[in-house]
This record gives sequence, structure tokens and C-alpha cells, in this order.
Amino acid sequence: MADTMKGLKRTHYCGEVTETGQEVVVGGFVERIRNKGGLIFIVLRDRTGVVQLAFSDKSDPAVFEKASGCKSEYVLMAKGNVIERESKNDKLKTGHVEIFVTDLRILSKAETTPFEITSETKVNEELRLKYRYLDLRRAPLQQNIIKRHEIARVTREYFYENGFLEIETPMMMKSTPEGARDYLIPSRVHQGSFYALPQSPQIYKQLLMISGYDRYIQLARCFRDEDLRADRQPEFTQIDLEMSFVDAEDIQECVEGFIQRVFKEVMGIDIPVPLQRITFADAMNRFGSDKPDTRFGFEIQDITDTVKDVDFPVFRNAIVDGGTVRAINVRGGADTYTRKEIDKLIEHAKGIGAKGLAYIRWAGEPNCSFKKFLKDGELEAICNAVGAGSGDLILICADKTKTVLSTLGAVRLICGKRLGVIDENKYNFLWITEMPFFEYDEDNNTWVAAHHPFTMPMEECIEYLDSDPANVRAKAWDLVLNGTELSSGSMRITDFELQQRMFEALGMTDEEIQAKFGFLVDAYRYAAPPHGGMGIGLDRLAMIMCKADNLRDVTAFPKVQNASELMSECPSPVDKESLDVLGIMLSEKE
RNA sequence: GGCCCGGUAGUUCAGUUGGUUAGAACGCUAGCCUGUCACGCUAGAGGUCGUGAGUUCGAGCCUCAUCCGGGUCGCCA
Repeated sequence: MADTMKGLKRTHYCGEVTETGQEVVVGGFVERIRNKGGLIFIVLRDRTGVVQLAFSDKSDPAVFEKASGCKSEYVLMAKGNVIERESKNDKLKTGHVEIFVTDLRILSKAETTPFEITSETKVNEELRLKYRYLDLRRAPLQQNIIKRHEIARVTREYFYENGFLEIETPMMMKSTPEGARDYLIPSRVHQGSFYALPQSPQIYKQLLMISGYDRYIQLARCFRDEDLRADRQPEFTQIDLEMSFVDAEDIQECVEGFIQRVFKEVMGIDIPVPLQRITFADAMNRFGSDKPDTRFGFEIQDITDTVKDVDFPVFRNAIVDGGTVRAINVRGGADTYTRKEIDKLIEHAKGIGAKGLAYIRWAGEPNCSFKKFLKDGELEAICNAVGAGSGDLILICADKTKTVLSTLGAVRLICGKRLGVIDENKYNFLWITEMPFFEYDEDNNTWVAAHHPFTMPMEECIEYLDSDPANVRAKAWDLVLNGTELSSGSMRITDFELQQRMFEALGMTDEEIQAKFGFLVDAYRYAAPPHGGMGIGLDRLAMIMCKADNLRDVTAFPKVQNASELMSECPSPVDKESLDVLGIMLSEKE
């Protein structure tokens, strides 16, 4: 039988025991035991830190006996006097004191854990995830989870102070097949019908504006049944907000205030506002990405004009086909990138869709992969055009402009990371504005909405809606931090006529509109204040603020790449009775 | 669905051209130790080499398939 905590009441967290000359009661997990024979030290841990418990065989033999029976990860409660240590440990906040224990309780015994619960564990993540509850005992993970809590706390405080109302929206809602795949919930009462988990509370928050709630905030759980990435979980949290009687700049200003506040309060870092703005078109041209990492250079440069007379078939064919030739100057990359590494980079570029990369590697002498096609002075002209000199590596891509940009954008990131030129202590925020309204769907040869269909086009673009969809820009914007898309926002269409035109431009029939969004379209018949809003990825924000490189490290119980959870092993099959109740029959497996 | 990387004691790893009984460190078990703090010392237990086929006299190592995990492309209005 384990001991009880009867008669003991915790007075301090372990990490807070710093003053000598007081009697304290602490509780926690055994981090480490150092048994010297007649003297035992136990390091006790809770979520605030650790404190050393001391035992001597010269004092209470029963207490000493109990201490000698302790093992790693036992849950203990200890009463004792805080005394000065004979030899101090400067590495710990509580390193100058220890608790000389007079009453020890073993509240719960632990089996040997599958891995050691230490800060610097190198354990395979798969195992950590299977025993997530043990992994979560480790200080680094606890610090992330606590920091995430701090972010959420500051978020609520900021938006409450600015007049936002927190309103919950349904987790069971109507499935809308546009966009990401929905997670579906079968209905027992309406067999054959399904609810969907929200991809975002988008529709509900717009309805709240129609209902006059003016400023809405919610830390909303969202669900998308798509493949995972390091920065994408199927289940995530958005700081979801919507505002009435505002325009884009008002919303951005409000969010800038939030960013400033959360970085100051949680990290002690000053973020200057207004945040930098760049149009979508500029972002693509300069960085080959709609979420550029601006912490380093290597910007994309158009050298089509410089090479238009070069007799290199790769360049010429691209230009003749209406494409472009662009380059990045990987400054100082000539030594890092050996011939072999460049080949690997080129292979990677091919994976992205490029046919290859041409390069000029200037290590001592400029070494050019297409030298035999160059006439006198042309090599120098290219180097000059991109500002390259000795020690630099120029990577050139020639293809359709879209391919060139996405390739060089990806290559730029790889090179930046490889050369270690990214300052990990920088926080570069960027508004991406004037997002395109339509995207071309090459599979079906149609224009599709790049955002949800209630996004407002920019006023000056409305006239091109039908004639020139490629040039219609949306009153929509993204917020990017260090190359990660943090947030996305837009103004919504409140004009019934304009909304009808949008649906038509997207090729939706009246029946489709009615079936999918009938209630929302109807709602706008009864007047709506001008409104717009944003959804800020809380998980991604936490990830960057914790300097984590994936969302699992800031999520208590994350899912793995195949969207399962290794600890509980969900999803899992259910028995036939459960399915029968729902009227669901599974198809035969192959 | 495509591509890339990984899987050897509980954990982290090593393992030579394919060749006796697969090693180390940490952890674990037992014993010793009064000032440790990644405590120290002594002894010990612990392995379907992810799984299944194949090649071979012989496979941790070679081949194929498959499972699991990671990254990425597609996908994510």
C-alpha cells in the first residue's frame, strides 16, 4: 500500500523553494537519486523545476529507510526544513538550498519507464509519442506547453480589453465540400446524413457580424482531413476573430497590436509596428514564395534580358516559350557547395518541377555549367547582373515563370539553411497583401476561388471579374513570420448583388449555392455591416515562439504523419453494433 | 499516391569484403559508500538485429516485399 498525504498540505512548488529557515511541504516526481550509503539525495521535480531532498541515517531511521526505497519517477510528498547546502550547485535556481526531510510519503510507485525522463533525451520520437504522458513530464516539453498557455492567456486578455466578445461556435456543422476535406460525423437520428467538424468557424463568425456582435474572438479548434506536415496537424487551434465597421487596415492594426503585446509579454521582445507590407506579386517575384523568409537575402533576380542573346538552348527555349530566366546569388556558397552538393540540389530542384539548374560556381575561377555556350563577356555580364563575385554561387533556372519562381524559392530556402545565414533570434513579420482572387485549376481548366467565396475583391478589380480573372486581386492578406504562414484574413462581401456575381464567376449554379450556403446568402439579405476578420494559427505561433521545428513539440497530444495518435492508437475500428445504430455498412476490404 | 531518410539490448548508438559466443555507454537488479549534484566503486541480468521471403555452406550486413516513424511534393477554397 502506498502512503497517503494525510496531514500534509503542499506549501511550495519545488522550483520555488529558495529561502532557508522555513518548514515546507513539496510534492513531485523523483528525477534522480544519489545514495551515498549513510546519506541520500533525492532530486524532486514538478512543473516549476527541481529541489534537492536530503536524508541522513543519523536522523529518523524510518524516514531514511523509506528514502532508500525510492526509485525514479516515484511520486513523493516531503515535509522538511529548508537549509543551506554544504556545497552549492550554481546551475539550479534552488541549487543553494535543500530540504532536510522529516516526513516522507511515497504516494505512488512507478515501474521503470521505457525511457529516461530527462531534459536532454535523445529518444526516438515514436517512443516518446507512445508514452506521451511520460514525455510531457520532461522540462523542455513542459516549458513549451506552459508558454503556449501564456500565449493563449495574453491573447484573451488583449482581445477582451479591445472589446471583443468570446463566443463559441458549433463543433458539429454542415459539411461544405469546398476546400479541405471535412472530418465527418455520422448522425444516428438522421441516418445517411453527416455533420462535419469545422475547418474554421468562418461562416458562423460572419453570421455573428450580421447579428450585430461587432467584435468576435474565439480560440477555435479546427479540423482538416488533409495530409500532415511539420507545421500542419489535422486538428489545430486558430485565434479566430471578426470585426464590423472596419476595413483591412483596421483589422491589421488590431492584429499588429496583438503581435506586439504577445511578444512583449511572453518573450520580452519588442516588435516594431506597423509590420512590413509586401504585395503577393512582389513576394513571388523576389522570394518565389507566398510566405517568404526575409531573415536572409539570396533574392531572386530576373536575368532574362541579360541572357536573351546567349546561345544556350535551355535559356533560349524557355524564353521562346514565354518563360523567363532567373537566378539567385548564394553569396559565399561556392565553398559550401561542392560539385556533389550542387548535383544534389539540382536533383531536389527537379523534384519541385524544374528541368534542372544551371550554375556558376566562383571558387577561385568562375566555374560555369554552361560555359561552352558562352561568348566573350557573357559570363561576366551574368555575374554583374546578380552582383556575384569571388566565393559566390549563382543558381539559374529557366522555364515557365511559375516553375522558375517556385523552384528558386525552394532552393533559396535550402541554401539559406545550409549556409547557416538565418538568424534564429530574428522575428520577421510580413503582411502579404493583394492576394490573387482566382487560381487556375490546370486539371479542370477552370478558375477557382483562391479563398472562400465570400472574400471581397479589391474595388478596382471588380470590373475584370469576368473578362480577366487572372488579374483580379482580393481584399485578402496573409501574415507571415519567418517563412511560416501564421494567419490569413480578408474583408467579406456584404453586397448581395456582388455576391451573386462572385458565385457566377466561380461557375456555381443557383441550386449549388442554395444547397451549400443558402442560409448564409439569405442572411445577407437582411443587411450586414462591413466586416472582415482573420484566423491566426495559435499552434504555429507557439511553435515559432518556442523555437520548435514542428507542431508536435507544442501540442500536448499530437497526431503523427498518418493522422493517428500513437498513444491511444486512434483512429480505431468500432464494433458492428455501433455501426448498425448509425446505419453504416463498411465495404469489403480487398 | 510520388520521392528522400531512418528502424540492432529498456534507451542512445557501434558492428570491418557476408564468417566463431552481436559490443559500448546510460538505464535496470544486487552489494559497498556521509556532501552528492550527469555522484563513485564492484558484480549481474538483459537481444525474434522492425516483419516475411530469397540468394548463400553461412545474412545484422546482399536482393525483393511489407510494416512503423520522420521530411517533402501532390493536397491544405
